[in-house]
Amino acid sequence: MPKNEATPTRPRLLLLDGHSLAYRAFYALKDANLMTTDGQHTEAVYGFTSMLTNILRDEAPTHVVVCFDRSEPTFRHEAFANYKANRSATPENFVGQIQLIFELLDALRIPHLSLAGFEADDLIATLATQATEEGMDVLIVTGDRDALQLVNERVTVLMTRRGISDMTRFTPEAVQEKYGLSPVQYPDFAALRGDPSDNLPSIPGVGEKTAIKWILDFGSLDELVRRADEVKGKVGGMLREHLGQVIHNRMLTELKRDVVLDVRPTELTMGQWDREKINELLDSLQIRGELRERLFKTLGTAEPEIEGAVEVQVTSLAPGEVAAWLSALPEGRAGLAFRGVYGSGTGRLDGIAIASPDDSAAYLDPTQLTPEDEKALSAWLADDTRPKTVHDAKGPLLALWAHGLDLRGLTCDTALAAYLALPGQRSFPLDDLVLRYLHRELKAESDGNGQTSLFEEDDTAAKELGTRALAVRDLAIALESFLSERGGTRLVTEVELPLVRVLAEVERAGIAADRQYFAALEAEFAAAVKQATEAAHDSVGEQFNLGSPKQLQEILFVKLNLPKTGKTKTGYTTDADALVWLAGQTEHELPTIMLRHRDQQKLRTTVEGLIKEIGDEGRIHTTFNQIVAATGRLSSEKPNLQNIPIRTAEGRRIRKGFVVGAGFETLLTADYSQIELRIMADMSGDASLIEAFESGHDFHLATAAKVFDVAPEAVTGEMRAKIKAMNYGLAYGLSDFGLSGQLNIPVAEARELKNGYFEEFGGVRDYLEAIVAQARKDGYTETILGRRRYLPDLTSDNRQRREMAERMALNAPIQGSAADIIKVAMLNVQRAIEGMRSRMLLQVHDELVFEVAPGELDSLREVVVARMREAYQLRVPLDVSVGVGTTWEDAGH
DNA sequence: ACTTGTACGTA
DNA sequence: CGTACGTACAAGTC
Repeated sequence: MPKNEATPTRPRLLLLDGHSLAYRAFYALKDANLMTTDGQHTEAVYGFTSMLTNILRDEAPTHVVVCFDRSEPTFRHEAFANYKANRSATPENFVGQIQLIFELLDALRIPHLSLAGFEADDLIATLATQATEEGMDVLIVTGDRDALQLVNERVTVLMTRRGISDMTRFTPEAVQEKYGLSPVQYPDFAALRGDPSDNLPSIPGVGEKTAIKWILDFGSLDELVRRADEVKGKVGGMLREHLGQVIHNRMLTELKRDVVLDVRPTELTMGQWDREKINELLDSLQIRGELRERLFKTLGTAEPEIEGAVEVQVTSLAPGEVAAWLSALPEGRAGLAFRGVYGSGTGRLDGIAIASPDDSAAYLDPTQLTPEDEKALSAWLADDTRPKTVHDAKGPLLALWAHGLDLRGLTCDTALAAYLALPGQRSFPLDDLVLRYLHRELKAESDGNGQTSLFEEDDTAAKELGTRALAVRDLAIALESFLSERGGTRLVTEVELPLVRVLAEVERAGIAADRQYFAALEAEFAAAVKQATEAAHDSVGEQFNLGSPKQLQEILFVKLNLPKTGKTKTGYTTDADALVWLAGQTEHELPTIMLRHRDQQKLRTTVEGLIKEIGDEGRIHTTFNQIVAATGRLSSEKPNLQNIPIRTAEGRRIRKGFVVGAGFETLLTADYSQIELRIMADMSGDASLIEAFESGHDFHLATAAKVFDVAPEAVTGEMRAKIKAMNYGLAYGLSDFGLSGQLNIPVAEARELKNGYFEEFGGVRDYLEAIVAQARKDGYTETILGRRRYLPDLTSDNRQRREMAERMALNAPIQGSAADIIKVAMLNVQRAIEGMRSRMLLQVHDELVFEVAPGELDSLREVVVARMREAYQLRVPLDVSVGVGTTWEDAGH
């Protein structure tokens, strides 16, 4: 059942007075004495939530904000010393509940607002005024009658009355009916009557009746003041005596409509609410049952109709109709949506929707095409001059290729654009983005009756995909303008977008794997695991699951009563460091056996996982994820080929199973040496560090020579190791504590080392400090290509969170710039090897792996090294080292 | 069938 | 109390 009637409504802004409603809720529920088992009272937050839920449900606003008072004095206090002086102190049980309401609103992604020097009323008055000018309707919810002055044709006030559900709706007519006055006259009336709650004095003998009569008789307070001597009787005398007071009152009741705010009413949209956070919060407040259900039900239905959903016309194209439809397609960018499965370097499609620039959309089944259709579709998709936009195009591109089609002219990928706009987010579902940027709902309306005919099913699929295609088309525009405001346009159009095709080609190629070799290797590791397992069981005289940290803890610390290691959340750690330490502490052989078991088990499962991923043609096709890593790196999954062991000899044996494929000559790896440190040298401009890079010596050795002030020849292995740890630790925000742990030296010595290092490379320290300071100021860090990472926690009150954010701020520009550089290098290399048969197979953050076609080794090596070195101009040269061999291990260096 | 915690591989 | 990832497994939850 379509619930979104085509009611073309204006946007509706809901303005809530947070304190007013919270107090109302608190007093209404005071007798209920709501609190959690640990004594936190919840009357206000419960009642507020309930009121908010009902209002959202009943009013279905498109925009919403909750305004709060501040504790700082306002301009009214300055104008009137006694303003609100008789307000009693905040009730004890109310304390802390406003903070809880803030947390709730954050989880609901409902904006809230307060400003020092102003009351919530003034913010509301300002926003209501601005919103009306923007053509919005406004609904104000408050318990403060001063808000009645804001009522007009576009602005309605919901005034709380009794309890938490009883409210009066004030339109201009309702104000007139209740008070006999127009909203504009209301503050005049309020000034005359006085207001005990605001400590506005009244005139003795003058109550509501007289006040209204005077306003009606004279038309306005101004007029009354001017002709005060016309008022007869005793009250007339009182009026004249209190004229100054009344005028003062009038100044205070006037709400300020021109507060300078840093948001505009149109920006006050509800974000995607966070179900997990809400549940967590309600759990902690021990609020469950009816209210929780009502809240989620309201959220579930309230978010859809943020904007009247457009009725989409999707034409299902029958075989034979495609060519004609495409030829009639107007110029301009089309949105595309695909249905199918993608992965492992290939894919399959069973539905394509194309949204035309003119709001129509068509759906077609790519497996049901006439030869003419096929030809037209193929030509249109591959036409570089027909601009297109897709959400997350890499998968569809692989599927299109598998169908013998291509896709050109991609001018926007909305998933990529969203990734650059919100780099901290880990996934970018189209429906979430559409809601966030277009305020439109994408979810398929389920019709409840499970029975659908085949025809209807088809129809639904067409409509759904067509709707997505249209959404993608519109979302692209919204995201592009969002990004251009933030300087992200070049990064997306010149790097990320063209990289999609490169990654698709890399994934499609895959890397050849030696199945027999892997099988034998796995058997070997498995045998070692078995051996270690038996040794462990014998050693303790008991069977236990070696894979269970919990059971191992029991054995180590209870049964064997070995010394305790560091704590984890749930007990004592049994990680490798701890086992090594234990092995040194005791005579018992178990820790050593466990280490061997862990080691071999890890290798075994790694190999096992790889075998599972070998395709029929003997190659492994990973999937590179371009939109998950917050720093801009790629990630690799199914399988992850970016974490294949290399550090140990046994681990490296796995690399021998990655081999050159049939028809190719060898593998070639090319990697950047110390790219992150070079970026640090460049960004910091530290002369000494730059010099170390230019010295021609091994970098860690050169820096060690400088720190310890000895000749490069005199640097010992220990000195180099210490400085190497420093060098690498720097970009991670390594602490003295961390460094001491890393090098197994006392904290004091680590501090010494660090100080010594910075004595030599002071520019690095200044740079790292400056990054954090700048990020705190801007709210984000930036890489050399302008890739941002937002770090709101830099100003957190929570030390742990703040320091975490500081380390992220330190690392993000460095790691991210390295990611930028290798992405540029990949694009340039790919362009340069277009005419060759050799191909790119993998990216491992600072390394590229290629499969070399016969006779192309020398030219490929030259091209790869040159393009990688030239990818970006730093103050120090980018150094690229190359290795060649028939396996990944042999090609390493 | 799902999430959480622990552990561990890479850059 | 070192950044960025993905995966496996156990154990707890639904």
